[in-house]
Amino acid sequence: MYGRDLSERKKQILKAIIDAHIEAGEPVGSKYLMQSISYSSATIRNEMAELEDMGYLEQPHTSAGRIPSELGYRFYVDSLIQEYAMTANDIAEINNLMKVKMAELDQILTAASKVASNLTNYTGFAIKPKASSISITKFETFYIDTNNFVLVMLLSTGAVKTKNVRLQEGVDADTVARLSGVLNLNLAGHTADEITLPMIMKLEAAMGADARIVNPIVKSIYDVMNEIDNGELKVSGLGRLLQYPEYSDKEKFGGIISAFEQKDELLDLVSQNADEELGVFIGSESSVKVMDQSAIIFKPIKKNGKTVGAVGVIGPRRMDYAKVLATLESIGGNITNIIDDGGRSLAEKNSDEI
Amino acid sequence: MYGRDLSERKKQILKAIIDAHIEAGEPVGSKYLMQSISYSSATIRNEMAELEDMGYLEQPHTSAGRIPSELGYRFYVDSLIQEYAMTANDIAEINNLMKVKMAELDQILTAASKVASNLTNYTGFAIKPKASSISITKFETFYIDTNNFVLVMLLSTGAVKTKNVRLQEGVDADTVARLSGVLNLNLAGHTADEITLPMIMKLEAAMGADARIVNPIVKSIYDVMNEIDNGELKVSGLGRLLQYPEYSDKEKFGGIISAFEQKDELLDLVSQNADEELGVFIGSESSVKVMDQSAIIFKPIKKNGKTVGAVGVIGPRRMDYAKVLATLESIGGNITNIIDDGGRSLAEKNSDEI
DNA sequence: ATTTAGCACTCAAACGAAATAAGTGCTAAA
DNA sequence: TTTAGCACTTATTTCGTTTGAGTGCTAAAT
Repeated sequence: MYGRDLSERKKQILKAIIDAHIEAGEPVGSKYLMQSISYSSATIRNEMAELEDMGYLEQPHTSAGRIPSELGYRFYVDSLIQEYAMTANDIAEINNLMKVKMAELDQILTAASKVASNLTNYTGFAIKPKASSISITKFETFYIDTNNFVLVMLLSTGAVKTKNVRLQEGVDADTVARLSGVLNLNLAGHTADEITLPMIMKLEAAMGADARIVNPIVKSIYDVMNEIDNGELKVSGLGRLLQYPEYSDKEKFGGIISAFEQKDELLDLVSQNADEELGVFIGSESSVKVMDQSAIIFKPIKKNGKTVGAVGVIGPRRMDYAKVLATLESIGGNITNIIDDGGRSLAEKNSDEI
Repeated sequence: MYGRDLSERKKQILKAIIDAHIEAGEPVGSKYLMQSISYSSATIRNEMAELEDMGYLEQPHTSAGRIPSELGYRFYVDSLIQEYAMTANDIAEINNLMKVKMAELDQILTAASKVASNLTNYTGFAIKPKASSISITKFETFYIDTNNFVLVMLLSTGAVKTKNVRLQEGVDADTVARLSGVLNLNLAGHTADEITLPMIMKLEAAMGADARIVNPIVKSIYDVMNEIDNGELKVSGLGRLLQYPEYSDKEKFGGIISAFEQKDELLDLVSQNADEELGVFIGSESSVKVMDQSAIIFKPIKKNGKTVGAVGVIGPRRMDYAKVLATLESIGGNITNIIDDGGRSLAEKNSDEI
């Protein structure tokens, strides 16, 4: 593996270069490094030349200083970071911002993306990943009038989804009520893939004279599952990126914006890495083409051990990794505590409880 | 009123200038205008000087051409536009894009904002305005287990909202079922303002031994109403603005982004003008500070005569008003047809119907 | 064998003068 | 009233020059 071939001094210099570059955003030269490294500029230059040969550094042009390469950042993230000690202030801010009422996962995630953005000063995002094996645990119907009712579905993730159903031929409240029983009996616990034609036939048989309402309902159920499969993406603090010179190029920034608007690539990236403890993608490591000058870091959120979302940050490659990692770690832990069914002690402080 | 004091020739020149400026985004000079105006450049210059005196034109610097002032655009919008004839292509595209399944207003609006952006090539947005007089028409409860139930609320707007309620002390299914009856009896049809302490006492009395669950439920109801009051904003095609040179300035674009992220100002603007047939705000006409170089155009969406949302477009002041107005008019009409209860013929084609 | 001082070299960025070009206002003739 | 013509203004472009940060390499010092 990389990294093992580096002398202590090289590591020290590499770290100093990356720190300085994260701070200032500009190539860093040997002279500047003499502040923190007690060797002459010439010695440092020699080391830098070697680090460049080894692939840890890059030179934008011959008379500029060096900037870390992707490999350099990777090494930095993997081995140079000491667990970032969050300041009391930061912790206070997290607790403060997270106190917002969090009834539903959606809202939690949205809030979390804001917190992440505020604390790190990069762009924050929250994701509900594509998840294809969701089933509906329980059905309930909700009669409105003879032409309308609402289908309420409790998902295996714990979320509740509703769907308005409008009928052209009227039904009565009884039929609607009966429907929920039939649905629970036949469809509860199954994923979309598992719903087969024979099952639908059985539903129709069970509804007897009212069989005609079965078809559109099955369609509604498919819709709900589809919607969930498609994932969701919330972005906060998009504008923050503008403060970093690497995004002053119109093309670059436009690319980022449309990546957020398309959202598929990002969703895929997270979905594919939903089981990692933490996702860190620097430059072209991520599959998102337009992000080759950016870094994406995210922390999956688990509920009872199952990944139900992720909170992350997007910023320039020269991101303050230590800070971001620690922040996401903390936010993620907080959320997991809140939503985990075991997490009563925290959840009790929230509003929807007695 | 402005505009009455303009000779036909002045109008012609003013319109030509605005058209050219919308097209190219640059100041337009007298020489260029000779293409479309059959007078000499000198004559045109004289007219331009007068139009500038009258406030319809501006000059970025003394040796540049003229650009339309806010007043100029305003005049253009109010009186120079002939009803924009949409091309067959455009109409086809609208129909095509709108065919997406539209179960709920939220989804309709999101889709509409995309369509608006695609068709006009500016940034599109959709809004559910702040609306403080919403009441809950009907309550239903949905028992999950002894510690959890879901409160389903049918709003006066026709939307359905759900809220998870978690109880520390268990209740049984009966109590939960009884609760919905009590809520319907006492709270249905009232707005948040109208819910008074005596009413809450009455609820508690009606629940007898289970009075302790009333309080958090009332709180949940407030939450729902609040959420609605706060409005919602969806933005599409944000990146499109980058193609217009007036947004290449970082500050400008950053301002727009944060206006979208704050969203209050925009929501207020729409809410305050929800009853207009069409909102057109050019530059500083809008109350949104950061938009003083932009134009905001939106069309309120009405359901049974009541405004339930709006679809609009944001772009540079030199926006192609004719096209945008026609596009929004058409999209708005379409949506109103779909969601209006009278609009069965269209709605029938949609999925949630038999 | 390392480290360092010194120096020639490179190249992006900053600077500045000059050229360019677009457009104007005004005057005087048509 | 319109237009041709011209002197004038000013942002933008161009291009050569300077500047300065930073390098690589060599030779001396440790």
